[in-house]
Amino acid sequence: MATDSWALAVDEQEAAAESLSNLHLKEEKIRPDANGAVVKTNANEEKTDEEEKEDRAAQSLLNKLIRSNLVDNTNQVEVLQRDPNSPLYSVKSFEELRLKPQLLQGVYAMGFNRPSKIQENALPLMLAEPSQNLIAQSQSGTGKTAAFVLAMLSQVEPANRYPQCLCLSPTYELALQTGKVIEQMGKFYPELKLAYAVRGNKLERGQKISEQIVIGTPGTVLDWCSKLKFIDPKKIKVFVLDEADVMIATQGHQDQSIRIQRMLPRNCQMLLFSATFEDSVWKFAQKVVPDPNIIKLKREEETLDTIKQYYVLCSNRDEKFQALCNLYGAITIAQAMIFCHTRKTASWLAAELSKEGHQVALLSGEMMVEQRAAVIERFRKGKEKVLVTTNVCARGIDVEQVSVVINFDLPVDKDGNPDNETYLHRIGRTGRFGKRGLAVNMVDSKHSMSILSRIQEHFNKKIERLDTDDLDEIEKIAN
DNA sequence: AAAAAAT
Repeated sequence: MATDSWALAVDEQEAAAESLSNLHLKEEKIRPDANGAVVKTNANEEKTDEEEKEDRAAQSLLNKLIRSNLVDNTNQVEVLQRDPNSPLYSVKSFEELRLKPQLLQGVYAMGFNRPSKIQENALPLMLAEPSQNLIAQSQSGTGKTAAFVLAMLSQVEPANRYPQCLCLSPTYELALQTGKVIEQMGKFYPELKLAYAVRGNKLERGQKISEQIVIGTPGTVLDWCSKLKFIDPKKIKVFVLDEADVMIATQGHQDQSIRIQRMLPRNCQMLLFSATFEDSVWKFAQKVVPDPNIIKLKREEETLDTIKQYYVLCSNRDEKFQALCNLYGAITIAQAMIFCHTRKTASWLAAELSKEGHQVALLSGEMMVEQRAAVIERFRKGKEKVLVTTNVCARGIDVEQVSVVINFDLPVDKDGNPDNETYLHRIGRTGRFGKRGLAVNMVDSKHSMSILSRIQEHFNKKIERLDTDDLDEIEKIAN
């Protein structure tokens, strides 16, 4: 599909998407050989250096976005079927799914050879006829995004020029990231288009959306479905909630998500995906999703094993800042994310670090969407090594080179209690794909020390003290 | 407290 036919939020994405789509301007034939390995052949073998360079650039951007081809047989999968009498069904290859050829082509073009563990189990359930609902929990980096994107693409009828699949993301940045995966995997459908229902993407009044798939954030999607009537919700066949626990938690986007859900037809397929589901949210999920199939992939301990966790003891915010400055040299060996509790602290911290001569980027919800898109793009490309941010980037954002996460403020909920889910999501920005990661928690009071202890108890994992005056130790950790 | 909104 042509890049310019997509409804994109801002020019920044257009440029990025264009560099991705250049990858496949040439006709490509993809087929598995006798051993199941994928063989790619270009119809036109001749490529200029310039094209090769573009290919490599696009591929590396892609690799940063998508790494779900992880096959890890140590994972324990728990499957609970809606109909316990139907046979338990899982696939070991994408061929077994009988996907449309254009879709299979898209899957292989992304470099996926075999389904990941979650995909093996979730795909047959999601593709079964008549359609069934699914609640799936599995760790970041295990292929959730590709799984539900595949489910949407296999149900869509490109000939019908109206939205049929709807996907909700909790933040603007995540919607863009997931959108790129949809574009990539669906690129061999010539007629297929994707619309971004995100802040700042304004359309003319009174028109209807012709794009077959819509990805967006809850506020805009709700407007498009109800007040503005850009989308006819009654025609939606597949409804996906990414990071589903925040989307339906009282403290998250519950109101809007549920209002959208109520507009959908009774037989609409509902797919809920997240890495974490806190108990009460899990119960609520099963209440709002009729007759759900359930898949859980246990991997929590493993993730925490690949991430070294430390804390730095300080007595106030300025000491935290000093400690952070001591760490700066070590954390910039690769890329780092620094999380603050409020937008105000984040912008203060970014400014202070800049004054000290450290280059940092700032990303928070108070910035304009164009600016946010530009910053996340620079961070993805590695042009920015350190990102100071809020919980807006706690979930889903996938940048491969991030090896350090710093909690300048520990994650707490509105009552000031430890927010274990957010903690796991934040430190999960590093140590992805089985890589080693480092998490440093800044403690500045008795109160925050007690929050850290409770987080430590919850995960039953020792968080060791780190002395930032001891540079040898810092060097040791960073390497 | 953050995020999400064409209010």
